[in-house]
Amino acid sequence: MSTSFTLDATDGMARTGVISTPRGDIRTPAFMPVGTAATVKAMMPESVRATGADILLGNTYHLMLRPTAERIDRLGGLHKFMNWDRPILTDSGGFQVMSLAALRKLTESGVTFKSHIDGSRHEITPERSMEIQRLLGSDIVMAFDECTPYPCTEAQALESMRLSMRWAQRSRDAFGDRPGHMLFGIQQGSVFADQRAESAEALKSISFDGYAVGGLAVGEGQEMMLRTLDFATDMLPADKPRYLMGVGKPDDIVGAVKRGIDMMDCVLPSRSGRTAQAWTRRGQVNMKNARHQDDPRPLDEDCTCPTCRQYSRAYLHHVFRAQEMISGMLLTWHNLHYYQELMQGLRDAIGAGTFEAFEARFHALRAEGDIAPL
RNA sequence: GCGACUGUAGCUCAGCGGUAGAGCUCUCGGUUGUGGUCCGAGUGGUCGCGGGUUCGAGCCCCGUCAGUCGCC
Repeated sequence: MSTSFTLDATDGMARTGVISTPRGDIRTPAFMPVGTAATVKAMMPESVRATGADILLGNTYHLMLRPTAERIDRLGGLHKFMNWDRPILTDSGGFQVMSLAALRKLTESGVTFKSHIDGSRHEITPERSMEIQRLLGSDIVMAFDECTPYPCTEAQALESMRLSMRWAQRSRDAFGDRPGHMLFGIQQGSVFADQRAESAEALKSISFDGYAVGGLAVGEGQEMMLRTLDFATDMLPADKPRYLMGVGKPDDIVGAVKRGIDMMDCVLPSRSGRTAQAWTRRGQVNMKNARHQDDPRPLDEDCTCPTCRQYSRAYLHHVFRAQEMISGMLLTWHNLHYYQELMQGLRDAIGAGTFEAFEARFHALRAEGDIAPL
């Protein structure tokens, strides 16, 4: 069985379609909840599915260190291990090495580093990253890259991008021919148009099953990110999925989809769910704020998630203050539900050719802000 | 009844001659290819009470009240 990407409709630059895989379809634009350590924190897999997620993201870096890719392979692969039988996309490990590990050393060959867990030494090369992601059983494998930091000079960005392109070729070579599995290349080049173009050309000449925009949402701010997407997205092949890595807030997502992005992932809804930050159609709400302590109303009266149907703001406030585990469970569920509802709204609007109206409503409701205190 | 020790922010404590600090709490803000994290800002004290010494006292002296422990 093989994979395919079909575009069903476009509206301006925005697109909607389906990525078909042996493990099921992925409706695009898609938001992928992040399940770093073989779990979407605070959520049961069936609950993640119930929010509307078609695909999860898992992390090479974390899983190679614990419990190790070889152990997951012996136990039947990541899907069986974590009880998620739908598609999984795995990050290549490059970003986490740079953001989490100590004593990193980057060479032409790859990256050596010390584990943030026990200090043990490890190396990831493009070849090793492909092997790990194969052992995990990943459906969508990401090429090994270096996420260029921001800010950086043009010269640094260029050097970093070209290294990632050489690694992209090695990733392609090491990945081989694996029917039913996809390999995505990652465009770099920071915020520089000429570098983004050179990177896109390099990736296209190698040929991938999908193309990611990397190196954004790393501190440049939303305006700069969207300005970069204005030119970067269109450089990537129109007939393949385009994945914006690590994004983002709801308004980032709307802005990215508007510019032709098909897939995104972000820790925000799940991490926020554990830190009392709620995301709703009306914006961001901090459930720890004292104004909720006597409020019997749901977080969002129009939301159909189990949290909003069954629990009050006062209860959410209380369990966060008391640091009860159910706090993260309830709010993560709501946040993921909201994100998936947003994606469905985007897909429907693009399909109906009403993206602009959807976007206007989206911003108008957020501008109103959260419901007034009691 | 006697002795020792202790009384400083809501809590736990530091400061021991130059007109008060920390952590937590509390009130908020932040978190974008995840370490249930971390970062940032703010509110908050007649230093148990009353005298005294000193230019100046949480800090030294006297008294007093309260608590803890020990002894009778």
